[in-house]
Amino acid sequence: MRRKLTLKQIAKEMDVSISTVSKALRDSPDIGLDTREKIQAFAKLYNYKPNNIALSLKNRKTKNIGVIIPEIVHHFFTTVVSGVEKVANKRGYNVIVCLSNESFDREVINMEMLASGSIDGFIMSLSKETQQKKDFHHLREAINQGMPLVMFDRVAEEIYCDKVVIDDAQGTYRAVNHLIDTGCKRIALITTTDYVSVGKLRTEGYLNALRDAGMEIDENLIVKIEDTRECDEQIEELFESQTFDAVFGVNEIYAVTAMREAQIRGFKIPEDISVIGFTDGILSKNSFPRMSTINQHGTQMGAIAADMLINKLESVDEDEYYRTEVVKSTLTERESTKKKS
Amino acid sequence: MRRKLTLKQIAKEMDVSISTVSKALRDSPDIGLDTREKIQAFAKLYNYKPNNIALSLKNRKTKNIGVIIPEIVHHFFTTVVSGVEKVANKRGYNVIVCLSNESFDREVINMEMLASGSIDGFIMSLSKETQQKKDFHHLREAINQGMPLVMFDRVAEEIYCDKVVIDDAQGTYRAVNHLIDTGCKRIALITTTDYVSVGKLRTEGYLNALRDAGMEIDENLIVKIEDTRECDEQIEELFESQTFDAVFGVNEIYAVTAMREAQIRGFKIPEDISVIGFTDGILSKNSFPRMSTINQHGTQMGAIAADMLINKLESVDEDEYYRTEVVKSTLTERESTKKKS
DNA sequence: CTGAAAGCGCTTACAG
DNA sequence: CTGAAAGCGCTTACAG
Repeated sequence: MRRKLTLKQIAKEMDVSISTVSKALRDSPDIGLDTREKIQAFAKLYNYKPNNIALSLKNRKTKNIGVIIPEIVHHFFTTVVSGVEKVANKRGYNVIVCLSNESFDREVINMEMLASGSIDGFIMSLSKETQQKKDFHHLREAINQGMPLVMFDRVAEEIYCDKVVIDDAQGTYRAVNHLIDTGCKRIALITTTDYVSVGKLRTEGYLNALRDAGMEIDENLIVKIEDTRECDEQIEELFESQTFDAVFGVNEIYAVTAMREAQIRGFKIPEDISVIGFTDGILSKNSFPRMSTINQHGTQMGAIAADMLINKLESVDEDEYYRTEVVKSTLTERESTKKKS
Repeated sequence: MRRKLTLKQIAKEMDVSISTVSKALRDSPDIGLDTREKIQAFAKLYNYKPNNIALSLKNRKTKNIGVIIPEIVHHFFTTVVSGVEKVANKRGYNVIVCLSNESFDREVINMEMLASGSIDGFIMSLSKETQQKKDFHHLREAINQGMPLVMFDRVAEEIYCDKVVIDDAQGTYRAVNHLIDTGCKRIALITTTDYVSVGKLRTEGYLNALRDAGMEIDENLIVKIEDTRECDEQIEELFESQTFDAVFGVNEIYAVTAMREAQIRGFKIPEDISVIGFTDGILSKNSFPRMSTINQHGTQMGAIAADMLINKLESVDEDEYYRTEVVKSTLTERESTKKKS
């Protein structure tokens, strides 16, 4: 096992000073052409790679960006990470992914860990618990330390920073409208509790769509799920106690679960019951029938977030000007919705 | 924006030397109790956190581990990462995730980037392209530099390092046997091309199961998919040209696609056609009917990989002894298979 | 054209 | 009990 080659070793080997080697490798005109070439050849031969850690310490920047997401086993977040990766890599940055597992404490710990020198800036989406507690001191601290932060999807209004979100309310509005246009009369909503920011917005979109269409709002058709692990029972109960001809699910799992529950009870989709879910992921594409969805464009959100962050990192002037970019969702019609005849 | 606090600043503030501050903060008995307490109080008050980068440079270890996976938008890899995260965090390590996007070049670039000081060791699964090319120089290089490496799932026999795999052939064998026990006579196989190591092993398991049961092997029932994006057409063609009463899919997507194709053609599952998939992910749990699968225990694989790596990192003696841990897959029976009457 | 020195933020063996 | 010095691997302003 040979240790990694350092400038010092090269210097010794070639009998010059460390500074000369350093400059030669950066192709500085300071150094005579022939020494430069000799050193470069040597470095290449022995596959010299500068030590990132030393560079980070010297330059006070790491070229790493930290991403904190609530869960990685969740298709949407995964698409966002892949968008971040793509542009980060292209612009010469590495991505460090940490998971909060929906826990406030883990979120704080991860942020502190990363903030202690490992990264140049954050991209993150809040954990459920953080949204519930409304305790954002760790975000403030990061910002105060001069660490740029961009939030996506689950954001906090209270924090001033760049953000990228989707038109949750409007997207839902359009989807519910699509159901109405298609002839549905009683539209059930399966959503999250209100403290999840996006759940709340989507619920609003649903309510507005019904109101604008002059349809009555039946609270019995709205089920708010606290814990996804219990969504099966709550959805079963909805089917047990109510009748309706359409379901809007605030995420894939809810929508697909509703679809299965309907099929178990012998309903035909979309003839008897139409279904739309928010977030276009693998479940929607691979369900039977394939499910109509609101496409959340996670990769694009990630790409935008990364660009925003890197732009801020590389901008010279320190403007305290924050943007929030809203990505437009789109409706993908597949087989779970159809004009009722 | 206040800059991060450093030892130097504390030293100046408190009118002592940097070394004294350093030692006081590590609670060294070298330093007088009262100075120690005073310094600690000050550090706490101003929320001092040592700079990770400086520590890394000094200690020649980063407490970061690098994970390279082919794709993040893939449930199995995602579960592995979450397993790695869990034990890494518990043992005081951070996780840097990079994606190869199934590309050899990206894999090499990412490895070189990470190997230049950012991490202490690798956990990785090979990209398809790498498996095809059989070019593993970048792995050798990492190992030669003294960078421990543990491979999982898509591993290379040619490389000597710790590995964690699943009993691909045996797991498939058991699953196909389950289909046979259950009364299936003609079992189709949807698999990948042979250069994908796990695909090949699973195909072997299938062949062995049929042979051991004295059943004839019909090449027409075996479809090898090169590119997942084209799996729809190839599976459609299988249904078009052949008759069979069971399908084994080498991954979730293939199995679930087969299931949908069957349902479109009016087959009942499992009455007319039984289906099993390898890898127990969200698709299987949320399909209709819920799909029987071979559970690949990704989280556990990730946890084992992380433990192996960290053990190696923290062991004093440099034994050149490599283990390959094989995780036992388990069959989860759900609704897509049933004893034929 | 080349090199010695200072410094990024930390630790630790060694003097005093 | 406290501090000056050397060093981790690099860069860069400054002498010569």
